[in-house]
Amino acid sequence: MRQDVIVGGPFDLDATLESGQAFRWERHTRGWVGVASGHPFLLSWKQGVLSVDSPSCENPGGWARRYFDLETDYQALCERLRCLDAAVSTAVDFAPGLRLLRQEPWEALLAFILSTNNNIPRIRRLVNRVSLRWGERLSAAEHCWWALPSPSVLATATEQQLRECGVGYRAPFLIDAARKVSSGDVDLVRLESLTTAEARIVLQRIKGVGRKVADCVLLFGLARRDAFPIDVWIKRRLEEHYFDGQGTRIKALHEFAASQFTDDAGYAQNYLFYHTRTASMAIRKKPRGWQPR
DNA sequence: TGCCAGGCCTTCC
DNA sequence: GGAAGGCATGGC
Repeated sequence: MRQDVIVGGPFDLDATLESGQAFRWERHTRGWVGVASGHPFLLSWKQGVLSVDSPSCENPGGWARRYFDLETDYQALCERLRCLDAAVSTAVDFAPGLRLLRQEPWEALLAFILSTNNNIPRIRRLVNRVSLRWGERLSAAEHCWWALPSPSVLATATEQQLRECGVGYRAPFLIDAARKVSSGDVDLVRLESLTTAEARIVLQRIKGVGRKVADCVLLFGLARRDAFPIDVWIKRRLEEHYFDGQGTRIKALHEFAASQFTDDAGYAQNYLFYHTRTASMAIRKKPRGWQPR
């Protein structure tokens, strides 16, 4: 089924899907293809209309409104963020249509366990390999897609099998997450009813889930917009703009973010991360001999 | 060839 | 409590 969704406010499909929030989207001649919430999708964007096509999702428009955070007034959000300070204002102006995705909690948990000490292209490959080996095959006209494996299925994987997929030392972390989630020891549905701080503590009981991974799950999988994941890029950006150089403790950075960005912290983080990383990569890709004017 | 990547865990002090 | 070192792997 295909549905068109009229999007109000800034919307940047490319930036959103390549921003490192989700790892199962690929560019396609007609837009983007990928798997989310157990369904394959073809997405295209033209003149304020998001076209959402899926062979299995019964309400692709409704799915898109939730997934792409379309109920949030990004015009007002961007204006609020621009008033905060120069760094956030610059990041917002760089890609105002960058959306904060709302993924399934399990997808965010699995992907961000794989993200530790890793890079985005490789995270994407690893999520796909794990899906290919343990996920359910989905029917789609032009592509073969595999859903993310359920926690109960992934719980049957051995450490050796996961290592064969290239996940390295993260193999036992994935198994622990799958076992705890499938047994109900960590109830991802119940996390919805907890405060952000309480949910963070529960998530950090999973091996391989520290403060940063937990915050990513909270922000991208549970829509906790007060969560503020601090990775190497964000740490660098905060230190260079708000603090006096390197060596600032993570705890101090979290306290600063909470007081500076309050309930919009997650949005601010998303803009800051995308701007900092994209700008840095662009500089890296300059040809040899390139000099700034 | 060495550094780095959306960090975390263990050990040691 | 905080610092240091190790960890799998592959792109650049």
